[in-house]
Amino acid sequence: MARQSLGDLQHAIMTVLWERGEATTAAVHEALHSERGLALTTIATMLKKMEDKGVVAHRTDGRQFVYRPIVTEDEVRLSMVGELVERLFDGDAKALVAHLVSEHEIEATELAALRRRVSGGQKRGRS
Amino acid sequence: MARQSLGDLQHAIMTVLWERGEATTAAVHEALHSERGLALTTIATMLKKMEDKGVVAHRTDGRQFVYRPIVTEDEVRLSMVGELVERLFDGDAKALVAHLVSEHEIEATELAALRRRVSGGQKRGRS
DNA sequence: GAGGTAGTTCTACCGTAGTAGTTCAAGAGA
DNA sequence: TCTCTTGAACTACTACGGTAGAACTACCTC
Repeated sequence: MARQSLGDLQHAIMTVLWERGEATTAAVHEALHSERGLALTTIATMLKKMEDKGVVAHRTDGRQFVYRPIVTEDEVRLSMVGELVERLFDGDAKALVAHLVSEHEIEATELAALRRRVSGGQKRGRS
Repeated sequence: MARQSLGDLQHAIMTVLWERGEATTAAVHEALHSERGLALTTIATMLKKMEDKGVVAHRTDGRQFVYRPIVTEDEVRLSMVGELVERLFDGDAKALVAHLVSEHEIEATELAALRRRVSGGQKRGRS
């Protein structure tokens, strides 16, 4: 359960799977082709590595492999953000937010809006 | 100037250098020995790799190398947090904060306190 | 000057992400 | 049946973080 941390390509692949629920190797390749232009074998190899790692699984449909995500986007975020906070901010999430504000990655006024939105109820779904 | 991203050990080493301003290989080794128990050569090798990469520099003091940080903690944070936000939250820092709150890494009430603190003035020093 | 010692450099290895060519297998079609 | 096409598996390579032994170098001391 440990390593939910993903590299850049791995995350891009997961995003495709999260969006679609499941996808064949070819579909993932096609989805990423415009922005990355990688070979199909690269995607296939990566998917296999990711399956070994336990973040995706596949079923066969004829000769094609249909991959589906095993870990959720929230789990990955939780794990990766947690790692970052631990490493860079000594486990203090507030320090991360302070950083975001002081580096103008986020406006102080937006914090208030966010607080209002959050305390308003539901856990925001992905767009 | 690109790669300010650091691995775990690299960050631990930088932390020592940031705290002390500069330090010899042996001093860094000693500082990290209790929590990591790595060989001196490991630290030395890592420092050399980090110098090749441009994040530290050294001067000699007798036969010893005295290393000092080239990049600041803020630069590293900015770069690494930026990468994470880009990758996991599509560049939307607010989404990261929303994540922190919804995963209870931070309390909604703390956001308000943070907002007050930030708009109150200075950019918080490191502890 | 020879030997010990401290400190750096060299070399090498493992693991993982990323990348892709080559090979293999199985179904489709002639 | 034989060949072609297609998709997965195998293999291999680069890069980098992490790890450390071995080799080299320059002092220091007897």
